[in-house]
Amino acid sequence: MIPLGIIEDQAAIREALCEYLGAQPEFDCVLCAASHEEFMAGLAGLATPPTLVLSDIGLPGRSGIEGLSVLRQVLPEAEVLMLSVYTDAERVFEALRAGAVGYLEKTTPLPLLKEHLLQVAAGGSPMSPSVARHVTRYFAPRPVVPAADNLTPREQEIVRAIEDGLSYKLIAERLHVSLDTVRSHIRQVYRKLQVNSKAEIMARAQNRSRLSW
Amino acid sequence: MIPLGIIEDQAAIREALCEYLGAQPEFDCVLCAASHEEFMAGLAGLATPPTLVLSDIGLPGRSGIEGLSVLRQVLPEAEVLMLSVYTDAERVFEALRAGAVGYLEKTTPLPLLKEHLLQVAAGGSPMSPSVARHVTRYFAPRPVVPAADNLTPREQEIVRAIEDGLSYKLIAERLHVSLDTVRSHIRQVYRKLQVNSKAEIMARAQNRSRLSW
DNA sequence: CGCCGCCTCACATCTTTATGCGATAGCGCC
DNA sequence: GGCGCTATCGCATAAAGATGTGAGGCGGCG
Repeated sequence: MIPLGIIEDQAAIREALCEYLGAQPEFDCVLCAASHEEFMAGLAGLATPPTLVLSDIGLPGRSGIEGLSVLRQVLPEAEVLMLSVYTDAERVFEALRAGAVGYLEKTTPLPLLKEHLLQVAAGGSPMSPSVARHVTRYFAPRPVVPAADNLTPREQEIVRAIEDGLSYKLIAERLHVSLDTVRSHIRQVYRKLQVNSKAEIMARAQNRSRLSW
Repeated sequence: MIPLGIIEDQAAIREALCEYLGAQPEFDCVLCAASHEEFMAGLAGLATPPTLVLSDIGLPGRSGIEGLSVLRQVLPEAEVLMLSVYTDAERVFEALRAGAVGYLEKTTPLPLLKEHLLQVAAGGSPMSPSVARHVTRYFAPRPVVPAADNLTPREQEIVRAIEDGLSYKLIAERLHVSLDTVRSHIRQVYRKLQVNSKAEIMARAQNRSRLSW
């Protein structure tokens, strides 16, 4: 029986979740809270802390995402599934970066939600399709970003790989080309961007991200 | 009615897919091929090219992933859903980078597969939970215990300098110490942070800033 | 005092990056 | 068809970075 925690501010929804999931033989609903603060406080008195947490995102006080970071330090072994009415890319990525293992729309019917929770316990990462779309777009080759300096598509891929911290060898593997080809592209990129080391490229990314993200 | 393409080498499976999906009122199965080469060839004679493609990954000849890149150049507006028995991270990410909008296990039952295809058409990105787990791990903050920086003050200065994109030589100048001293500190930092290149340090900084800024 | 952590420096060696000079092939364009 | 741009790959050299081994000085602490 999986010890389950629930964080949801709307009483009606919280109780519905708690009641339905708690009634399932697979789950033991050990802690239901209306906010992260309440949840953290409640953790103290528990014999068996939850290993699976279902959390809303739009919460009063500490948001679900901020709370998630904190929660993962206190309960590193717990897996957190986010639930939200919002499916904008911003929130999805923030949740994933904060360590959520899944992200579902709030409209998910209860029996399906139960299925998803079980999938999490089984090592899965359920995501609503519309949420997952943000993710696929993130990985997809940039659909001709016009603003990006005057780098060719290939050169942009190279830059992204550098920003990911990869070595030439790994970049070559990722792009399925030879080491010399990678060198060649990088030389070109350095000329265009007026830099002369991977480090400068990465420092650039650093500054950009502070401005835009 | 959505024009659908299918690429699958195993005849039995291909026919099952073709038959089942073709019989659905939502789809018009316009092209079924056993390989990407065959598929590309077949495209030429079509009045309405598919806008939705279901493709296997383990194909003879050009693999599903290589083929995907090519396909997306010929049919940029088509969305491709990958189907595979393999769910290793390597393949999943390659598929996503090549532009797949979704990735399903081959064991997905036909009616569910149909649902997933409709979700793609509706702008979703269905992923099997075990596939999605790779994705969430990709975004998640470095493994739960990334050695809580027990860096000495001097080591932290070194890290900051690295994050600024400086070379060893410049770091040595900034801190008024010898090159070898810088090396020495960096070696120590690498041990403590479990990394082994400047690039990884910088990628770390990158992730941190996304969370906090 | 002796041990330990921190900072410093040195030398050696191997790998990775940076950079120059080519070369071939495909594609769009006039 | 020639021209420019892109992408690919090769070779070579020099600089920078990664990694091992070792070692002296300094300050705190049991």
